[in-house]
Amino acid sequence: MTGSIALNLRIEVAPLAIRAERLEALLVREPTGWRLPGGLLETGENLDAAARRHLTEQTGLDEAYLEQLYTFSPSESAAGKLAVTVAYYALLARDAFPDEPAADGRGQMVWSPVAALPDSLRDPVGIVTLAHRRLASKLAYSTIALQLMPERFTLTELQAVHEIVSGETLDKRNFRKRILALDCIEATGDAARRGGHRPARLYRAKRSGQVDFIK
Amino acid sequence: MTGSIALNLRIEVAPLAIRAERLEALLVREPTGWRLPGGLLETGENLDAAARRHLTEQTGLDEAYLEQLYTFSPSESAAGKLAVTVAYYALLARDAFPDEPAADGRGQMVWSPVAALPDSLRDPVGIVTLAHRRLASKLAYSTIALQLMPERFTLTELQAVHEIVSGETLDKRNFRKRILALDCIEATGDAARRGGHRPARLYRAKRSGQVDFIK
DNA sequence: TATATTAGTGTCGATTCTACACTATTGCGG
DNA sequence: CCGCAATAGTGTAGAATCGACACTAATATA
Repeated sequence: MTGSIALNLRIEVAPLAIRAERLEALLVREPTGWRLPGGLLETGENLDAAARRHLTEQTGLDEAYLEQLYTFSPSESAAGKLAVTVAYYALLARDAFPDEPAADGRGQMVWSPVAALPDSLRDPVGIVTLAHRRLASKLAYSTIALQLMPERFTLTELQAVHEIVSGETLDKRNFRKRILALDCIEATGDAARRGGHRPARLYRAKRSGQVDFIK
Repeated sequence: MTGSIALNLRIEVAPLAIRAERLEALLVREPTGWRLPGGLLETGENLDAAARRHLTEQTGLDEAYLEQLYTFSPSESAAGKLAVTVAYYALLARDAFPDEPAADGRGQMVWSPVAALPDSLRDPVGIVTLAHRRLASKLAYSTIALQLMPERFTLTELQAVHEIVSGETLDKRNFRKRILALDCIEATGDAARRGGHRPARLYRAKRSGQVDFIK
């Protein structure tokens, strides 16, 4: 009933964030190109913890929302060895990562738009694409978009995140009605004065860090 | 970046079916009680194939709808070894399994209502409970319930399956309107005459074996 | 032939969704 | 300081969908 075999159990994490009006993934350099952060499971470590550890060690990012995506076992496993990959995705709030990834002792990193990944990661059934799809579908029935927002944000910014992830433009009034009815955000009281126009009211998540299901 | 470690990678499958107006799971005997069908991954084998193989070998059931559920790594892993379990669930059509599991050379088996599992499997975050939840939520946005139906079935039977899985009673007319509007089933032309009452029209899935997403 | 039992069918009000346009407030430049 | 450019913020009405609800139809059996 029990036993053990030579196994290559990798964990890979697709770290996603909104940058420059696009959904982007953070990649780390490997000798032959770019890859997602990840690595092996350590003895006694649990999968969620390992995903978080690899993400933090390789990118310096902490404070991400992490969720398991799927477990892959490509048929082309190395001879005599099993290759199994447990995939996660991480959502980074806009104020949880620097504008440009600083390679402070760590390997080189790059943000890549998910719509234009390097060849090695461009795959219609790959982790990043799957993560994007999962995220887009969760927009409809959860408050997951808040995980991509900074601590304080405007409704226009939140709408932009929804539009970027879903790829569809939304009506401003309908969006506001719908979001406010969810009772998941609250006005902070002050406003963002950015640019030569009327300031926008700033909101914050009511239950920050928590993803609620809707309806 | 690559390597391998002593690892206990199990696959477990929760085989689910509607029996006696309940959702039940098929369990196999182990020395200390009951467990879900499952076992280890073989070299060169892919996870889906392994799940199907263990299910077939241990229960004799083929022709199930299989879907990966989640990958678990309990913190209480045996000392020095990692315990990782990839969980699947299997949906058995009503005509794809015998009324009582025949232990033809195989170990003993039992169908257990998911609401009354043996202690060893009763777990609010366990595989069977999770599979039940996944199935119930998929009722709302897919045609997955058809995987639990025999080849030909009545609308009343299909409604009963929805009610059993979701735990909610449904309005007969609204249910029929909704299902027929999905264009996922078609009348076979003949009727089921069972008992002293008006016979029911028999339907079949239009795209049998395939689970469509709704809307 | 009467009875019991399940199959099968439509409407209406309530709710939700969707499309749609103008006023408000600021910064900046002339 | 005044006008302009730019974004914020707000309500309504028609369409579509949802949900409640009750009777007739067809068969087996006694």
